[in-house]
Amino acid sequence: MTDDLDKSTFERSCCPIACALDYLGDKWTLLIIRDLLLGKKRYQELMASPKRIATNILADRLKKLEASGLVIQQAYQQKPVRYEYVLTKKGEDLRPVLEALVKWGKAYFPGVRFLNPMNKD
Amino acid sequence: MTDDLDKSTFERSCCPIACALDYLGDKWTLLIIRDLLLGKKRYQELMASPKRIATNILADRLKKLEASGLVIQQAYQQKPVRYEYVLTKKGEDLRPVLEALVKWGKAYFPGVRFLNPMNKD
DNA sequence: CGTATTAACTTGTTAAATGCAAGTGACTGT
DNA sequence: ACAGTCACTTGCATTTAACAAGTTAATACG
Repeated sequence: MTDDLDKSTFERSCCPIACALDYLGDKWTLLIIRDLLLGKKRYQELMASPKRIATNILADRLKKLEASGLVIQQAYQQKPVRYEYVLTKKGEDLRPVLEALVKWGKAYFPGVRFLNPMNKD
Repeated sequence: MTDDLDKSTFERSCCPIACALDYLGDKWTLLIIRDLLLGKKRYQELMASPKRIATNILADRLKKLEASGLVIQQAYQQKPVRYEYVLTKKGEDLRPVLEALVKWGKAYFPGVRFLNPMNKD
C-alpha cells in the first residue's frame, strides 16, 4: 500500500508526518523508544545506552513522552518510590517505524562503525 | 518479520537506528524528504510547505542531504544556473519509514487540526 | 553510628542549533 | 531603468542541548 504517502494525505492542512514529528522529531526521542521497545525500563538502563544521553535530557524526554501518552510510569518499589517506564499502545505502535528505520540503516550502514568518524558508539 | 528489532541488532556497537538518526534525527530533515517524495523539486516549492521552514535552515539541510548522498542537485536551467533537488535511491528508500509514520500519525491524530493547539499548519 | 554506594533526578552554566529579518547576485519582463 | 523572481547568504536573537555538579531518599558495610 505504497500510496499512504499521497498528495491528499499531505495536503490536509495537518500532515500526519508533521504531527508525528512534533513528538518524535529530535535527536533522542526515537532512541529512547527503541530502548523501551527492546525491554529497557529503568532510568539507569536507559542511561546506559551506547550513545550517551545527558541525564537532564533523558529526564525531560521521559516527561514529554508521558505527557504525550507514549509512555507511562509504573512504581516498582516504595521507600523510596521508584518508577519504571513502559510504552503504551500508542508507543508500541511505533514499532513498524523503528523497524523500517532498522531496515534502511542496515542497508546503508552495514559496517558504519569503521566508516563514520562521527560515530561515538 | 518483527524481530528486525531485536537485541543482537541493537547491541552491535553501532545500532542502525542510531546511525540513521544521525542523518534524520532533527526537526526538519524528514519533512523535506517527505516533500521530495511527493514530487517537490525546487527551493520555492520546498519553502512553500504548510510548516514554514526558515530559509537558512532549508539551505543547510539540503546541503547536508546532498553530502550524505540522499539527494542530488540537477541543473534545470543555465543563466543563471539553477538546481532542483532529487532523491537518490538511498533517499527514495526512506519511503517505507515515512509510510509507517503516516500510518501512525493517521491512527493517533485523525483530527489533530482541531485538537492540538501547538499546530501551526 | 558514620561513611559509602545506588537510583533517580535537578540545577546551573556553556555551547550549539534554530528562527527571524534583511540583504545579495543573476537574471527576466515591462 | 526599474520592479520582480529565484535561490540563496549573513547577522543576530532566541531556544534547545550538552556538560558538570549537586540533591534526596534510601540500603549496605564496618
